[in-house]
Amino acid sequence: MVVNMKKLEIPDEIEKEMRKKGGWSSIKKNLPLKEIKEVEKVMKVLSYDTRLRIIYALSEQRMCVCMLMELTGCSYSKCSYHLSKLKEAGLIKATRKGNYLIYSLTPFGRSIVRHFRKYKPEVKNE
Amino acid sequence: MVVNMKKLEIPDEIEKEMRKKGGWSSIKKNLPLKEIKEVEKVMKVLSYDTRLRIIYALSEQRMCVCMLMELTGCSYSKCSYHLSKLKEAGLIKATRKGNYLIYSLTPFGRSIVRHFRKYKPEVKNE
DNA sequence: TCATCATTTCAAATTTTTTTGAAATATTAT
DNA sequence: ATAATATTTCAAAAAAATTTGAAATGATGA
Repeated sequence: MVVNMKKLEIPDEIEKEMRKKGGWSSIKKNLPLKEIKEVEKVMKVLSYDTRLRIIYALSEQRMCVCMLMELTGCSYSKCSYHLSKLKEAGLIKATRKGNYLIYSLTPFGRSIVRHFRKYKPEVKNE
Repeated sequence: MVVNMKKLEIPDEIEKEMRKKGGWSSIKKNLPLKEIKEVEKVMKVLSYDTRLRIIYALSEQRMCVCMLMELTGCSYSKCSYHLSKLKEAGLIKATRKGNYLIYSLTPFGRSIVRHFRKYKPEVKNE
């Protein structure tokens, strides 16, 4: 087969910069693919408005689904869908209280929210 | 119209908890919607494998597109698409060097990557 | 000027994610 | 039991994001 094999032409200037770092192959090898996969999973869940509202809200106060519905403006099933995503990711958990399911952050969720909220993008422009 | 107006039934136990915090209305009012929108934007961009690889790589070394292609296993146009997303979000920038476009992190990008890499989910389970 | 190289852009095809609404569950109250 | 409430689940529809490949762009070198 061997189609598409045109090999990498790295510009000199960059080639040179990389030498100090062990060269291209070393840089390639050091990409933390596993960490990236993990980060991706959490980020995916946290990259949606409704779900962010939910965890921000839960970081203040545990709540039943009907409260989250009102807070997010979602229907039950929609809310439920997003809650399931957050739960899958280990960010929230539910406990039953009579007829209600009360959602709250897990310690993992709590640590993530704390971490992300701390971040303030002061440096936004160049 | 006034359809669907069944109003919130908050379970007593939770109602009580909330009193100390100014009650439901106060909790609702304090959801930082603007912050959430901002966070969402950045998260969306960082919630994709290829793009995470790119910024992790760029945090080590500035690179031209052909290097990123090789690193991510993407075609030019695919790479380009993801680069444009990262650029839009203000995370990376490009400078031309002859025939090459050399991409690197912006200060904003750098601060975000640093921040996110620091995070290690030790508390993952319950 | 013409060809080549590195890259972007565009529109169509594909894939992934979210929304919707109806039906299913589980718990409590009657 | 039966009905009511709070919620989930499911499958189909809709929307959003990604992939693909071909054509465009812009710099360089012959």
